[in-house]
Amino acid sequence: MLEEIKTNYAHIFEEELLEEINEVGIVKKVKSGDELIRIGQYLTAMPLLLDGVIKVMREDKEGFELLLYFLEKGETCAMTLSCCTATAVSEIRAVAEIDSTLVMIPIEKMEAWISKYKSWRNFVFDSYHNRLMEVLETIDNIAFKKMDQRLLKYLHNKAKFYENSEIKTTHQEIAYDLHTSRVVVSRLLKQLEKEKRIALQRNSIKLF
Amino acid sequence: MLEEIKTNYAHIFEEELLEEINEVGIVKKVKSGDELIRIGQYLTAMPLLLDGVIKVMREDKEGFELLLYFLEKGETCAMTLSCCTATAVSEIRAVAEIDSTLVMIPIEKMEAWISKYKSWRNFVFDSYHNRLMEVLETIDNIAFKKMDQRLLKYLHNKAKFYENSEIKTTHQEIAYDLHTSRVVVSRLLKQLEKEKRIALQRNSIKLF
DNA sequence: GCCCTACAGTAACAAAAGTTACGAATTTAG
DNA sequence: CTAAATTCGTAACTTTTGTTACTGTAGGGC
Repeated sequence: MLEEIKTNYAHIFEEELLEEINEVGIVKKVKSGDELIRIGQYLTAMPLLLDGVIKVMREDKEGFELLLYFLEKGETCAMTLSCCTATAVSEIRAVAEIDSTLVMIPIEKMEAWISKYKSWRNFVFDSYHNRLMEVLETIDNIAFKKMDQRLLKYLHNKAKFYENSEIKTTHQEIAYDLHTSRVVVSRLLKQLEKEKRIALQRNSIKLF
Repeated sequence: MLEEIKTNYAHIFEEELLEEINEVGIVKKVKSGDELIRIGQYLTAMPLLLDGVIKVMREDKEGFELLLYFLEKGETCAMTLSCCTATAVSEIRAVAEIDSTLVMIPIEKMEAWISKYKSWRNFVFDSYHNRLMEVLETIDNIAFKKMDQRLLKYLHNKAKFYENSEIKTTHQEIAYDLHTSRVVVSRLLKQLEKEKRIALQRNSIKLF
């Protein structure tokens, strides 16, 4: 069996289910920036994240983006789950934030396991719960907070994936994620720097 | 058996499940404005809406509100579901928009039925899906749209619950739901009236 | 070296939204 | 009927966010 399946899921799934995952799951390795799910796409498999980080976002017709949340190892995308069971098209876009490894589970299995394994059922419901909570937090951010607070929160959130809280990104990238303009991001970052909360370098932001 | 359970749920649940709902469910009648769920509350039962409309909203620490969506008859609150299964406290507030009737299902039953009835399982998953989609639409609105568009959409959404597309409400109420100020709502409504899209009267707005 | 591109800083301005203040109209309570 | 409260309109102003435009600078490829 794949070592990565065990280390990430052995504490929640029973041996038999782990075996099944190992059997039917198709391991997929993606590079940073690879697109995993497009909006409007029909989904036939559900991803379990073994390693890496996946960025999940919303897009409107004009192509504007908004970051919804990041998926980390041991998690799955409840949006995908939701679209699978309802045989609806995907409403989100998923892109690998860093190099990542996934196991793809065919829908039929996913549904069969819900009756068969209590641990799987719990996992599925927990995923729904966690994702709903994340989406609610996203709503809180855009509805109740101003751009400077959203920006700072975004940076702290993102810092977890980098060494030394040193985020490798560009102002334009941040602007896309928060759905604002590059100039606004630069302006607010400069302000945060003045307040000694961050340090700016080219292509990198250091958090204090 | 209660006639209302049958008319709303007979097409999706089998006879046996309907009987069980009738047996264990506690019917609850609420008046317009009654609070059904508070933020931070532990939930021990899940509501099936038989009649009426329930307003589901988010609140931040300072007491600011934001409308998430309306529940109509034949629907359930996936947020509550989610909090039930995860034994977490509620993250939302629910208030009766108009006089409504609900059946409260104890959590134990809700979980048992997931293994027992395929139709129930589908209902639960569909509810999750629908709620996720609604929340995504809410995100679209606040992230991608300006206040005037949000306002118009809100009015059209709300008009469904009223005769003649004549909405009985105050500007202040709208402001709470959209998390903005009364003055902004008045200003934009006046503008919409000039554009002949609505007509304003005291305590009421008529849509064209 | 040089050219090109991506990235960041900044100014000046525009638009959207939020705030304060006040008055008028209407409804409600006593 | 009168006083108080609610609702709405509007003006004047501030803050926040978005837009356009132009600069300099760093780094890669030749």
